[in-house]
Amino acid sequence: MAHQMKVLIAEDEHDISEIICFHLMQNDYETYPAYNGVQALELAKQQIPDLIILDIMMPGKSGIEVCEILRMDSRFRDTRILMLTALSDDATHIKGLEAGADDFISKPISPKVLMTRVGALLRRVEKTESPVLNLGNISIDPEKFATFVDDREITLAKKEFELLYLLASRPGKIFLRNEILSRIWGDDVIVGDRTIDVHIRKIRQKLEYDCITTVKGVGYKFISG
Amino acid sequence: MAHQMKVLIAEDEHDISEIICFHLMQNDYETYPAYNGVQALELAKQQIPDLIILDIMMPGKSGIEVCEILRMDSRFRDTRILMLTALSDDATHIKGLEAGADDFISKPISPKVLMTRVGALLRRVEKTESPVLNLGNISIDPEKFATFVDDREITLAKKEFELLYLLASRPGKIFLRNEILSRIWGDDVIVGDRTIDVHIRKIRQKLEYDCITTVKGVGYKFISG
DNA sequence: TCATAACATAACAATTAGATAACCTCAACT
DNA sequence: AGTTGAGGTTATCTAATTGTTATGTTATGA
Repeated sequence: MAHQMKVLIAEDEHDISEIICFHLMQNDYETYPAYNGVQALELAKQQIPDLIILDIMMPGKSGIEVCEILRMDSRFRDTRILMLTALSDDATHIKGLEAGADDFISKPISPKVLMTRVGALLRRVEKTESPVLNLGNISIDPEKFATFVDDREITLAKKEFELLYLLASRPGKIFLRNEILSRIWGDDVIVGDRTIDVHIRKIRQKLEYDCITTVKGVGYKFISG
Repeated sequence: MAHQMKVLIAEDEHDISEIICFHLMQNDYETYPAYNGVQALELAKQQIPDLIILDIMMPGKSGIEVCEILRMDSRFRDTRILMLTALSDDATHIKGLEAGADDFISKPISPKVLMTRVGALLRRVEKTESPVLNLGNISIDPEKFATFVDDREITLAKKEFELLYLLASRPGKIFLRNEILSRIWGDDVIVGDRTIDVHIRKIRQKLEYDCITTVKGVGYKFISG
């Protein structure tokens, strides 16, 4: 449940800032309030937040300026910027987006809207990405150690499962034989080449669905749909 | 020439779809139009686009439904979804965001706004530099070990692939026969000259597209449309 | 027209993966 | 401890694919 995501709020009106912080904290975000542009930049460099909520109208440096400065700095490459605007006209939006903002909210702010948009922006960054693979009619759940083909559950053995999961984690990518060996068997263990074939065969047999392609002399790859 | 990003447009009104496509194409995006939800899903699975522009109101499956289905499928982990709405009320936005959309645009659409938002969404995706060769209508992806001619996938054998990749890596450059031999077969292996010809022939045959020029008495070179 | 180089085809050789069964290891159960 | 069984590895044989060579044909240029 814990995101442990850092959100910097750059907003000069204390009331609004507090409301935003309150709702964010309720949803398990870490909040860092700043009350003008310069302070926001300092705090940002110190914390490297995942998201910055940036009011456009601030004394001193405007939100647009702050945004441009942040975007120049590669430390904030993965930091999302959500701008707060009084007006919701196109011109303002375009200026903001060109400065590097990712999204906008117009005042007055609805907490519900705020939280959904924050959620949408940070979904991409979410560290705890679900490892369940869902690829067309085949899905693989490493937590349950289960594989489904068209909702039919298939029980794979350990090595078989690891192998399938590896291939399916990057559909289309070709895995060389020694790549497979080192990732599943490790570099110190020595097993013959035929071992891989046999496991591949068993997977194909059990799945009864052709999703692994052989590239002779090179390796194997997973193909979907 | 820069992006090579795929954008799927799911919009039932042909006029609007065409306008969107037009502007996207002007900005060097590849466009794939679909005119209802089901078609959109099919096309998406086939192309794995970088961005999907999704009209909420569509006959058959609504944009929300399509969005939810897409978000279940890990092949679209990195695909952005931009929703088109007639209304811009909070309730619709929240529903959309919860379904997994990344952003919204309300109709009527301003081209300028559309393009800035598309740009903002895809800024994050900017393809990490990979050794994929992209030469007009032919593209070669060593990671997938696949070759595409006009989006048609061609399966080449190992040596054929290596040879094509070598030539295509420096379009226009003439590779001498012994240069080819030493780079693909190595200096210690001895193979006859005819071997190269045969491989060249097989490549030409499979690609069904003339991109390798013979320079009599010298060698071969790759030429791109 | 002749000489040379490259193309086409087929035949051959080498490589590589598929199939199957036997074997080994380890753990659970009697 | 002995038995059993599942998972995993290896050996061996076979089938298929890929790579190479041989040979004849065609194009090109002096």
